[in-house]
Amino acid sequence: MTAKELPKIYDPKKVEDKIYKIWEESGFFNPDNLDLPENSPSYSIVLPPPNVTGTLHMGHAAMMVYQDILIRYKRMSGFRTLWIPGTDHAAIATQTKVEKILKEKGASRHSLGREKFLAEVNKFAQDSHDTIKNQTKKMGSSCDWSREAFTLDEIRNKAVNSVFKLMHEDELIYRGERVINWCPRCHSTLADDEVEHKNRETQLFTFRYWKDFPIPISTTRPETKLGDTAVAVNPKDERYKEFIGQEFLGNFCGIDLKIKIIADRNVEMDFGTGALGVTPAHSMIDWKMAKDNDLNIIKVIDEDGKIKEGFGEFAGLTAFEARKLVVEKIKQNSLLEKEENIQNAISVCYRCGTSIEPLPSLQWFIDVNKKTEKLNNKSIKETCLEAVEKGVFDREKINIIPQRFEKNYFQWMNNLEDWCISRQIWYGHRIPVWYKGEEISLEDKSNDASWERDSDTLDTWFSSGMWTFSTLAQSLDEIKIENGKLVIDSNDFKSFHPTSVLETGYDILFFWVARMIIMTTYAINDIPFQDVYLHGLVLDENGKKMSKSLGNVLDPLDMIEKFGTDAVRLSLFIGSTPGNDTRINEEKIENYRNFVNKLWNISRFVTSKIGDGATEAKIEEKNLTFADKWIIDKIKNLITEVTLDLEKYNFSLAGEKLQEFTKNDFADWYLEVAKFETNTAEKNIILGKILEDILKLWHPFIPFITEEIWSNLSKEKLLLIENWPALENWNEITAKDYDSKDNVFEKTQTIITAIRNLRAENKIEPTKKLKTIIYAGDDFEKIKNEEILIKNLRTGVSELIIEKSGEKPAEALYAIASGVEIYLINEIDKDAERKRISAELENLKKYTANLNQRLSNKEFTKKAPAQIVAQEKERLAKAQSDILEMEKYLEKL
RNA sequence: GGACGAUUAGCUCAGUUGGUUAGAGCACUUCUCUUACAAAGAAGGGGUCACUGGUUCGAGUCCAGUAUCGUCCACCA
Repeated sequence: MTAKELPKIYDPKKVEDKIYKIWEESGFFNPDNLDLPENSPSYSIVLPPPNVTGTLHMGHAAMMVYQDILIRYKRMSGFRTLWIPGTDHAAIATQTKVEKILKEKGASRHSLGREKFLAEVNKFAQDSHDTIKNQTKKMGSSCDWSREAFTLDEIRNKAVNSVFKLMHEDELIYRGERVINWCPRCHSTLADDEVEHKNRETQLFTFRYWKDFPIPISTTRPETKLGDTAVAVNPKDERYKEFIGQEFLGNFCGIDLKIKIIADRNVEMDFGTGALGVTPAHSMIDWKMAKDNDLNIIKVIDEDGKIKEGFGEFAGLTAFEARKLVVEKIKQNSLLEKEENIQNAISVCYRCGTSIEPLPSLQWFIDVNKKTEKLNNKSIKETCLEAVEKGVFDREKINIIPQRFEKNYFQWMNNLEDWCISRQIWYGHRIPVWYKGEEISLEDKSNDASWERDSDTLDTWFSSGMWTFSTLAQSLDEIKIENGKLVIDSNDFKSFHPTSVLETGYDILFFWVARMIIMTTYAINDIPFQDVYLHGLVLDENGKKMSKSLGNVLDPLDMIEKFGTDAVRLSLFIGSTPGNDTRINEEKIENYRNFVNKLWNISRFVTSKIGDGATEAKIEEKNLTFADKWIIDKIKNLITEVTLDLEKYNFSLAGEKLQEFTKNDFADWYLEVAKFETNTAEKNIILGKILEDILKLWHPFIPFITEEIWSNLSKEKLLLIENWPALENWNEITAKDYDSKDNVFEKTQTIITAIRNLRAENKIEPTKKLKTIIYAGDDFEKIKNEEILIKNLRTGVSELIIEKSGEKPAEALYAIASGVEIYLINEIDKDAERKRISAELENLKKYTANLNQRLSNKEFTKKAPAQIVAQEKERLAKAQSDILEMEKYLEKL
């Protein structure tokens, strides 16, 4: 196809779906179909599975871009490259969402029953999954759909059940009673990090349990005081020292209490009265104090957030109602000493925002401190710390990028407590434990009616923690337990585990990344991934988190519709650095759309110029012009830099360098030169080769347009599987010595000499750097008359000399490219000129003073690298001669 | 209370082991319909690199402290 047939404006809508279909049908997203030598290295990424709760947002889009860049780059570099897509059932999130929908229809999960409700959820999840899959494709993600996985499908379920069983056998999983975070709305436990803290104003009440009780206490939750069994004070507190160890009996609001005075370092003397009423059943730290001091544990509030039976008139009231009543009673009995408003951080459910209620409850836990043979007699915690610190199981340490997050990881892991893995919701992996009276079975008793299965499900992170290896099994029988160990018996597992890199947002470092390290090191005695690349969050233009309630959400699909996927991709990774948040707005995307279009037009121009078959000829080095050699040097440099940047995860830098080359070096300079220079066979080859190379280099970043242009070049192979550009391709051309030997350069020397002569005659001003000089030759008269026009030709020309001698205007460009200073002949406004020159002279003098000072410093000449010293000397000499010239010029003025 | 980050042009941000007189995009000013591209091109203005010290021949870059903003963790009875 020739350039004329191609539209001036690139239309992504006509191209993207078509191209994605071609890729998919080619089968090359699947590494099995890549034509590679036996021993090719593998490269693998698992897609952090998006929740099946709806649609993708910009954060997802960003994540897919980074991963697709890596995957496409590695695929082109000859790796056996696998990117596994999937979705996460996101237990609580999904169930909450469906319950909300049901509520609008006047139903609830309880009215439907477990089976029907799960059918509803599954239907919702399926719809959501389809949307997500479609959106992922729209982003251009080159993942292998034949290996798609779901955290709740049959295969993953088998992996989950197997690991649960193994952990139970190793006594790493236990069932126990502990105060857990209970969400009365979701009716489920929450892990510690699923609880959010929000500052709210609450009332703090100070009172005594009864009249002659010696110590007043302060609390924001008077209703829980019905279950108090102790009062804790700081052991250093002089006020209460005498009471420590004593026990008091009395009646509080109609309830008999036995209160022991205990000492605990965690009690702050300055807060309230410095004495804390200990309610072991409804507070985490109180629970710990109770364990330490062997206190009774009295449960006051039930799972519905209501006061339990046995608390007189309070029974059946909600916690809030009970609080009002208790306060009323305290006032009636004139026990209240103080009532004040304080800012208090309360715990709320990260899903629904309901205040969480700490409750003692029978739950399943993973013991993170118990040493186990499977981990070489280390605990889960120790192994996970080592994995990132120095490496485990003969693997190098896991690298977290940016590295500063390693510190966060250690801090979190060091403080890790036993992980509560059971959830009282229905949607999820049901706990594989059966009960019959006191008996417990880990064997499947589904067919035996005398056994009853645990009604709870597993924390969603239990299954997503196994994501890197559970996705590498493609059938149930590839998951086995052999000699008490989990084995994934598949070729995929052998080739692709551990995965090369985990790319995700820093916000789920603890939720997910840490959980993956926990589950993988235990289950298969290996690390899940070698590198972790953490990207920042995508924020709106004001630096706020995008959220539906704020109405500041940019929908990736809308943006794709408007500007094309490639533009959206560019806007997401250029200008953002690892671990740092990035802002995005429509204008930014529009800007990159313009760049994408530029690339389109570059290719139109090049293809029209080189025509067909031109690239077959051989390059004769002696025929190369200065510009040719210059651009070859640039592209070689570019290939090296971009490759290095990609290896170092410097996506943004790579993108910027590519943009710089494409726009400034290639389009604005070389193509402009090419317009003037004769069309040699060499020039056509170079134009063609450079176009090909930049298409390849750009492909991982903007796959659609590059593939489309590639197809217009009538290539046999898809760009998708082309070889990454290598320097060797350019080795036949050595461009290094172009500035001294080349005959074109000699010509420019002549020009310079001529200019120097003119300068000596004071016909030109000596300071202003000119952008070009045009030797018009026979066209002199014509061009002279059209000076304005020429100035604005896209040649970088703003000021110019027009001389009759010389041959081709293009020589001017050689001069510029070789860094020659060229000067302007002009009628000069002497006053203005004097002013300007004086100012410049002053600047230059400052500069030389600066240099002089540095050079006269003995320490500098002694200690600075010789190279730097020489460089500075050179600069000084040049500056000095410039000053002399300028002074002379000023005099003459 | 603990940890981490940010502070560079009007705005959004780069600046990789310390080394020219600190960069880009957008915005702004001026010019140009020009045979790849007006979704374009050319030229130009604009910065005490938050502040204070220190290390160094040399600091936007390294160290210490201060201020402001932000994020996370823990606690808040």
